[in-house]
Amino acid sequence: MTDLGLRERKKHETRAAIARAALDLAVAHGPSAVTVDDIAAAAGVSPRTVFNHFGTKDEAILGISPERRAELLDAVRDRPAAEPPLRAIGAVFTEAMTASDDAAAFWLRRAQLVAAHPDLRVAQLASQDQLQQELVTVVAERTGLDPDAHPYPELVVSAALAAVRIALARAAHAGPARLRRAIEDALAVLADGFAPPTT
Amino acid sequence: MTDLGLRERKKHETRAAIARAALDLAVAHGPSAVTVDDIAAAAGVSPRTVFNHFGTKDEAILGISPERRAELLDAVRDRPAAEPPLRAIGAVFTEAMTASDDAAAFWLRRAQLVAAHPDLRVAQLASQDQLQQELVTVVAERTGLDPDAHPYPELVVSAALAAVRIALARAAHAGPARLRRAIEDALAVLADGFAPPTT
DNA sequence: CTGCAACGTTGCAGTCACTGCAACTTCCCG
DNA sequence: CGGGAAGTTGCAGTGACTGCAACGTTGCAG
Repeated sequence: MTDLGLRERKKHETRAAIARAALDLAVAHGPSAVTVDDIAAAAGVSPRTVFNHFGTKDEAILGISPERRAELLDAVRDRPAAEPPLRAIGAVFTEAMTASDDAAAFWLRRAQLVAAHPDLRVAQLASQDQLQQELVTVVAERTGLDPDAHPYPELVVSAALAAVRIALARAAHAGPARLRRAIEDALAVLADGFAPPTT
Repeated sequence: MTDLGLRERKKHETRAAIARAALDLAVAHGPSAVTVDDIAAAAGVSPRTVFNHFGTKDEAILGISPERRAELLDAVRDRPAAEPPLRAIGAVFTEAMTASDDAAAFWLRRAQLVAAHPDLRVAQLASQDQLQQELVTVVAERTGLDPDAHPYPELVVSAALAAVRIALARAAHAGPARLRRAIEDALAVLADGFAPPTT
């Protein structure tokens, strides 16, 4: 895409190599059994370099790349202005996670890893929170609301991402085929004002 | 209350002393400037003992005591069975946080600390998550829904606690007088199905 | 009252995540 | 081609957290 020189490209490659090594090793041996030195060695890089790209070992395992995050943000920005925020965010994530088998696998693999290793739950929330704070500014733009003065932007983003996370956790058990349906079901609960479902 | 012997009482006192020291020191010097040894010394206890009561330094600073958590859980359980979960949780937290000046101060002090030190944001989410998982089982009981099969329980708890957290953050700026109103406003957004507010 | 078992506290040694700093190398740009 | 910017690396250090083996108290049963 936008190739900004050899330097940038190598940096991205390094980051990607670390992230891939971290996730693979965590899946293989469990996150707590993997050291930063292991990750660095598997990525062919110095341990110090891992922390030049990630603030935390867990972030190296679960973190979402800035590119992927920027794509999601732009996609939300590009939704029709008349569309309410919940619907806009829901559409973007439903689309992004079911666009291809690779995309679905990317998200489901992380969800399965977190489900298998509850120690990662906090790291998952941290990762979600990072995306959340960025999305809040987008929703603030779209709605013209000041996030410090009105709870709406942070609240709608927080709930929408929680819905996606919970749907992913369910699909991690039930299989990829259920992913789209799981996300839509969860978002429907939000749109209904949390009316208790009548089974 | 339920005095289960001298041993239990001393254990609770130890835990309380550590928590108080941790919070006080964090407020005074900033969380990152406080070591576990500092906390232990201020609490008159061995550093090792801190980790017998708390899994993490941040948990010692922000953690909610099991008693307080149990009270909240029981309060939700005791709400009328016909009341929908969102309303039940909302009522309990609104009540608990505005019941007394002490209660409001307890929650607002933590919110202010987190606002002043973003490093604590993740720890706050971790603390919330712990309460969340316990509340999910309560909502599961109330609704008769299996949390693994249906997203509703986890979703409604997640959204409700997010509303409370966001309202606390706003009240941390605006002052304790706004607390009740802030919580009610945030919960109203949820009940309205995230209809975009028309200013 | 007395021993015995359960439990909380402590010290110790060790591992490992994470940081600041100072080279060193490589790429970019004038 | 020269100089500055940026990424990588090694090193030394701090501090969170853990397992383990005493140790002293408390609770309980005989």
